[in-house]
Amino acid sequence: MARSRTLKLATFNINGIGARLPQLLAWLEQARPDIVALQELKATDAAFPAAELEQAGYGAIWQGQRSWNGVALLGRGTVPVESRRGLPWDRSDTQSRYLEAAIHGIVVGGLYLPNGNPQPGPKFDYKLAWMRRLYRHAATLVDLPHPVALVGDFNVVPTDEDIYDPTGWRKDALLQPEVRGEYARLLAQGWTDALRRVHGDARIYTFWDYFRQHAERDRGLRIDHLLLNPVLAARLVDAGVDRSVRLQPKASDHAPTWVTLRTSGATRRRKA
DNA sequence: ATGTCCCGGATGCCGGGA
Repeated sequence: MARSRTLKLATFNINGIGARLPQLLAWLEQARPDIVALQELKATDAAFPAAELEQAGYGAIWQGQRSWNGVALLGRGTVPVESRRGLPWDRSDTQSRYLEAAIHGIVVGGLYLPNGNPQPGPKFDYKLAWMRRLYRHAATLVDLPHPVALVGDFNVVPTDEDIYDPTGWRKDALLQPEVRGEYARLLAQGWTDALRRVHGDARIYTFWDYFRQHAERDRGLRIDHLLLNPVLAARLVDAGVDRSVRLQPKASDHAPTWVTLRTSGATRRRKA
């Protein structure tokens, strides 16, 4: 029996799963990802469309919240095996922003990092505190002998090469040096930023705001990231952004962002 | 400051968040 050579792992900030379920289902059918992390569900647990996703062939776990935030993990033909709900070290944090599970043999941490605007202010402080908690938790994952991915909307523009024009965004929380420093510190644990690894210095964006036809003009930001631990990075084949999804009617302001990974145990492809 | 879109309250728009 033929087996697929690769797994596709995607992250997608859906910006309201209630308003965009048809678009989500259409993308799942077309792109056929094996693993999906969703952010900004903007739906309560009860409103999560588990039945529709199951009908589409996906098992799911989710952590909803009224109006804001909310994350989910999907597995094609399987139900994710949950390993963590929320980051450790702050029981007072009730925002639904982190969900972790084993899916198709990969430990996937799906995250929706706080936006942090306006800065300075309490929201920015919360963002930095959240990043430091993520750093501590990621340190327990990076060197595991298992494949691990941290994926989601990081709300971090890592460098000025990751935005169409940084000048108008200089005071934005997504570009602040402290935030970039925390992201760099995280990568330095040993994580591979998959989009950058595959595309080098090429301009590549994952988010285009709703203003001034920025999507059509490709004036975007790269803020959705897929970080792979060394075990998983060794299996990286390709990475990309499904930008056409962003150009459709009633689109989310983010596009699905994905990697393909050699199946565990698969032999390295050789040139004919 | 602006631009646009989603969500929820108790709307026939507004505030909050992004």
